[in-house]
Amino acid sequence: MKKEITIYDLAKELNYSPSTISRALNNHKSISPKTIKKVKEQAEKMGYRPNTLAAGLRNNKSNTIGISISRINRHFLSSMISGIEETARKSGFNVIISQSDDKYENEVRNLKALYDSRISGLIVSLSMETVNTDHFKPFINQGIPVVFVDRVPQGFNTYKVVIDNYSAGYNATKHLIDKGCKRIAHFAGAQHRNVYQERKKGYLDALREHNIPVDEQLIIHFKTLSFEEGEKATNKLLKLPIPPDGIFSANDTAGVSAILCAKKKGVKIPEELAIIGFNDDPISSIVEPALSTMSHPAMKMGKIAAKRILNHSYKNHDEEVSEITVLRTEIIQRASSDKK
Amino acid sequence: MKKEITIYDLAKELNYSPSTISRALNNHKSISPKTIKKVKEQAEKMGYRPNTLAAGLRNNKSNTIGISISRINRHFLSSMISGIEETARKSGFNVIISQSDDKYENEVRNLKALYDSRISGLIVSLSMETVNTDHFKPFINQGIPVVFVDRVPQGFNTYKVVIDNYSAGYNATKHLIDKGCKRIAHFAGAQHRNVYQERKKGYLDALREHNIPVDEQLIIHFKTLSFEEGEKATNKLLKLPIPPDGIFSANDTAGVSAILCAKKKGVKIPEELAIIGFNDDPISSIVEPALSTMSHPAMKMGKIAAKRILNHSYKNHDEEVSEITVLRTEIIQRASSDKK
DNA sequence: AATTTTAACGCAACCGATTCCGTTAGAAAT
DNA sequence: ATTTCTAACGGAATCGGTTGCGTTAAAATT
Repeated sequence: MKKEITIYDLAKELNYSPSTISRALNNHKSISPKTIKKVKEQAEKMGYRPNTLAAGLRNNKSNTIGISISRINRHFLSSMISGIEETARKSGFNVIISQSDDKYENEVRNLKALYDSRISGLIVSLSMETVNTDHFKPFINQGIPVVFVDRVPQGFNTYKVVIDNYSAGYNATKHLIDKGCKRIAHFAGAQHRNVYQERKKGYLDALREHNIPVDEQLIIHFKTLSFEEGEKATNKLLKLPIPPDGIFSANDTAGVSAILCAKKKGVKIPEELAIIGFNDDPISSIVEPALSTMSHPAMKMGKIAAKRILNHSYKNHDEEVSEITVLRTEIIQRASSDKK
Repeated sequence: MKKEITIYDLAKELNYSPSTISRALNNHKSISPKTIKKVKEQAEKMGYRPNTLAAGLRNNKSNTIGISISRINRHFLSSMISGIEETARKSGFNVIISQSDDKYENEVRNLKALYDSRISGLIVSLSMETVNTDHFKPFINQGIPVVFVDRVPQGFNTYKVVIDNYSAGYNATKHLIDKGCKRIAHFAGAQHRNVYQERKKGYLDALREHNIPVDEQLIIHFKTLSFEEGEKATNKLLKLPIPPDGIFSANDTAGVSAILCAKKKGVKIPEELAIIGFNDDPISSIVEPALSTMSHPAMKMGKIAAKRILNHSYKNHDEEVSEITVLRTEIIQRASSDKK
């Protein structure tokens, strides 16, 4: 338990005042280059390490980015975090994470804890349950930048980083139509979550524009888009008098389960049933036949989100900022929709 | 930007001293229950939130657990983090993460940053490259608990949470032997990493104990156990004059690539080639035939690691502690090894 | 030469909670 | 009635940087 070196120790050693040491370490312009060099060398020599807590207390911020997501161990989210962490660390920011497990009340609790930790910025992908967004207001009121990623609320004046879910849904459906599908089912997610709502809208419009009647029987509303739900839905669809010849699933997990389930029943994929998913999860390239899907630039979204925070902290602006970044997605065609 | 409420504001409001407020909020024994109640109610009423930075500065610790891992977007690691975060948050601890990308120098840099952040404890799974472990000494010297998980160093006197890799390797290999395999190959990981070294040892001993000659040609040393490496290795093995009839891969990624690669070449799995992997990654249950594997209690390991830190901080002990927790793993048999 | 400017640095008050020492009033003990 | 004890609380220093406001001496300007 050796004692820590502080700027006071450096000051005493070099016959400077603590203020000068502090400024020198921060490359303040009113300190001569010679002095800065001397101070930094001495700091290195004595093994000084800055006390971020003290600085944070004084400045009332912590150079820390808080993250609130549903679960870390989902490929999309862990990739996003990976992107956040990478760019944050380059600027000397720490990243602290919290999981809501898709529960609203957990999200509220976690945000409170993050708020208490004086995070410099917040990156959020909403829990599945969240409808009310009052718990974000304290951050806004304090001028702490909030970036919503992927699952964003409606009408909240902050940064947002998203993909064009509508177009993606439209294109995924159109892809199946182009492949000759006439009866296309949709695995829809919770409709109060923008991403699933928009994907569904894209699906519906694609059908309409190609003069394919919308059959409500073919639209299955999921709660969590899990594997188990996917199996049930697939079974239900296959039992229909006229089963579908295509499925657009709002995520890959359910899409993969559809492939496995249909195969088990002897349904030929893609000939009798073409399937396309969403997210480009690792499992989608492993399943057989491989699942066509929509790319989802998770890591890139994380990097952009982090940059918004860093930029905001750097510029130290007070005005409310509303900036929406929309990223491109592409169809990744694999065997599950490769017919004709 | 409304002003923050501090304990001084509460003190003024209630005609107490800040000391009393502080003690009341922390349930100090020398404060009467009535006062505690009054203080807490007023705190709630005025929207007081504790300033963790100030407390951290005073106590020289942050109630934060630091994590150093290779990459977040790997299923095993994100599950582990998930476990850490869950138990840490229950005790009011934050979790900050850093990724080394399996590079030694990144690990060193990240640890320095974590050290500067005054983390209360550190949880580490070593990077693939790390051999020298001097960068952990500052933590030990400062009495900051360090918990190594999964990829642990040798001979470091701290907490460790691991599985019995030797037995797991032994059992995986024995499983193939029991299934009738006579020529079993091994996809081995970097041998300076305990986990891979021990799995290989288990493999070797299993062969010896069952009087199967060890053929060095069948032991492929990987650098990162990636999909691409797996393909190469599989191709190499299949070109052998007498190809193997079993593969024990030290991870699932390489194991899955072996399945796909062998299938492409018309090799029948498991009849002609039985395969078992390691980790129980999601892809292993999706691939066809599904990959047998060894379970790896990632989330549980994370929870235990976090508990070690919490316990340590709580008890505030000074003596060095060395405590090794070894968790059980089990064979998960799937189609890739289900012959006879 | 007198005045203004500027570069380089010091002083001291913060930031908000914690904690070592008290202090005080009332209860308990003698 | 006097002393001892204890419960309940207050004072003030402390943690380590940061920063607005000086100050000083040298350089630049007139």
